[in-house]
Amino acid sequence: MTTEQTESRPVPTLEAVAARAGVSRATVSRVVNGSPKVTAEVVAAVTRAIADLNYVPNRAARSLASRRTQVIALVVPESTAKVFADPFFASIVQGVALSLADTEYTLNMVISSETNPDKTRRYLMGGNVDGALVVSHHSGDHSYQQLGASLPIVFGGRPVSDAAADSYFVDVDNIAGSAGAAAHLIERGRRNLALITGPQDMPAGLDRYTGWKRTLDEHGIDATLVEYGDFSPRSGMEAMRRLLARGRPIDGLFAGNDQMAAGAYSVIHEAGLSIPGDIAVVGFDDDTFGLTATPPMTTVHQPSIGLGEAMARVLVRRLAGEPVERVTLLPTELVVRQSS
Amino acid sequence: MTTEQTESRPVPTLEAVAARAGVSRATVSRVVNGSPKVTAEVVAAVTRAIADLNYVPNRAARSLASRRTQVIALVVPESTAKVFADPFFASIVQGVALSLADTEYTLNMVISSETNPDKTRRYLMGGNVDGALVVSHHSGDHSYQQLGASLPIVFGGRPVSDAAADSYFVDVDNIAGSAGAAAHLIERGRRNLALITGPQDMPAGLDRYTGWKRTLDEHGIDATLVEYGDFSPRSGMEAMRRLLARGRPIDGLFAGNDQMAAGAYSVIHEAGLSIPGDIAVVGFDDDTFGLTATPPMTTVHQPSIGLGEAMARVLVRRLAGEPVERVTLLPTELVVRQSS
DNA sequence: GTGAAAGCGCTAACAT
DNA sequence: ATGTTAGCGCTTTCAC
Repeated sequence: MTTEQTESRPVPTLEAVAARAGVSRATVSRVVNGSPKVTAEVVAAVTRAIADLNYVPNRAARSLASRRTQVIALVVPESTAKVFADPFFASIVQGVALSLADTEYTLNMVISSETNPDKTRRYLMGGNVDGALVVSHHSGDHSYQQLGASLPIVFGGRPVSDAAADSYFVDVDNIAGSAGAAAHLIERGRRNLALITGPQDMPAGLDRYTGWKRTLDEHGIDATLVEYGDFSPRSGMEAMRRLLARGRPIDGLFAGNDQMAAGAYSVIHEAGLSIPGDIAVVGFDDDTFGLTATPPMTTVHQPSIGLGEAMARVLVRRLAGEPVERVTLLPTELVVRQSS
Repeated sequence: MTTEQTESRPVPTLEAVAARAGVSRATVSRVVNGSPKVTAEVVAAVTRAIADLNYVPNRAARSLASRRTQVIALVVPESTAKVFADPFFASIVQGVALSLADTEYTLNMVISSETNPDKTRRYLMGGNVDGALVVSHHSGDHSYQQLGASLPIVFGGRPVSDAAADSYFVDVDNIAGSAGAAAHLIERGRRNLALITGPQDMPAGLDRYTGWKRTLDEHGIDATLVEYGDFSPRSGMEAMRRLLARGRPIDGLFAGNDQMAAGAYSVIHEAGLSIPGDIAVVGFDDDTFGLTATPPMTTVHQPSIGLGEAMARVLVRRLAGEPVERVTLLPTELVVRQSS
């Protein structure tokens, strides 16, 4: 029943370093924290002592005394965690983690259960973290919005409502991205264009529809061949079936993400149609679904790792007191492969 | 330059709760920690005070006083982080996070850079975490092995060398899984079997080869049609090309993971061969690559989320001082779809 | 530039 | 069953 005792080499304290270096604890603290007003000699002595003793500062003590935790929370709604398989999300985590690895901050992954959101809220508000990163996947759920008043928060994905205009967020420029996809299909000579878009209560779904619609309108092309999915491959299959069932000619398809496009692929193939011969297909995300599809998918690349990196960067700068823009929009890029 | 000041409602301390409830701080501490020896009335009073004040314990102070951090580190080698796109790994993180969400432990994601592994080592040894979870993807890199002597660690994936026999680890039963895949192809009447396996310096690659070889030998089937990949789709493509180039008949293929199998798919199709008509294909992992492939892939399902959960569970139990088996092998399951 | 001293908010003996 | 009393290891005024 006893907790494992595994301490081999006792962890030295700042006091031990001070003794060894022949200075006070205050001085060691200054050296550790890179204070400028310490003699070079003393710095050297302390540094040596630290190395000799293999000293590592105790975070808890440091945090307690300085009232800073050096911890950044990455909040992931449980529902998002459940679809963690989405490469887009995994990349964000990766970007955040890599970006934070270069800082003094530690990354705390928090799964906020939908059934008990207060647990997370309390944790965040309990002075346990210096700031938080909130990702809600393709949704713009800013239910943690209110916390923004008492804790620096940076959101991944723009908020659904504009009421949240005072929040900080990083997002991909979805409108420009889908507009580019539409323009590409048009350039390819396709005129009977169909769209499988995501839920219209999610910014990503909404914005990608907007960019598409806008571009088709500009070219005087009909934009009513639209079906909705939920970003999953299965929903893409179903949407494609509905699209074909309408009986109208289709020679170009844009899907709100690669997963849905991949789903559409199988239905198109089942129907005996070819890609891009009969239907040119463009996806969005540039994830592994598009890359491994047959034929390789033309898609709108979004910097998902960059998104995570940007979120972390923005938060760290906020925490450093530097001025930061509230909105950071990352550019997309059309990756032309063989499906269009 | 000043750090953001965002405190709205000052965070109450234990002392404030004690005052409000009319008891000592020690009693409040007991209630907070669920000590059994406190009168029901007092518990009620303190609980009320806590609710009224919206009190949240300060982790740093608690940790400093109790010498426990309530933090578990999830260590991810940078190289693994870079291939975060691998759904297998993302699932492990998910499993760990979900599993830990039900405990008092906090999850700390640590990216250990290969260039500066000491930073991670120091962090782990600095008394900043109560235990660590180390995943090295399909590799059995136990370079943190030594730390196991001074910090409770649970590894994901079995160690490469048996020298690490005293470490705790959780793994998938790769041998049984690949043996099942081989048996399945044989049952399907296939006799000209080929294998695309992973690197033989990684346990996952090694064990999956072992199970395959063993089964083929038992059936007196030639097991020399083997090529190696690195678990990436691209390497699967290349391996498949080499396999076909040998000019020997192939009617059954087993790949070390779905990603390589997906790569093989495209080469098989390019060659004008059909799946499973000409070549029956079985993958391993049961990730989205296999699910979205055309035709849907028969594959060996491995409980990747379960792996993460098991790792967390084993560590938490170790930390609780409960006896735990050093080796936890999770069963796999053959998922028969349309590629075989 | 450096040291002394006073906590940061909590837990854990020890008393009672 | 509850209160008293020391710290946990560090930062941070404030003197010197």
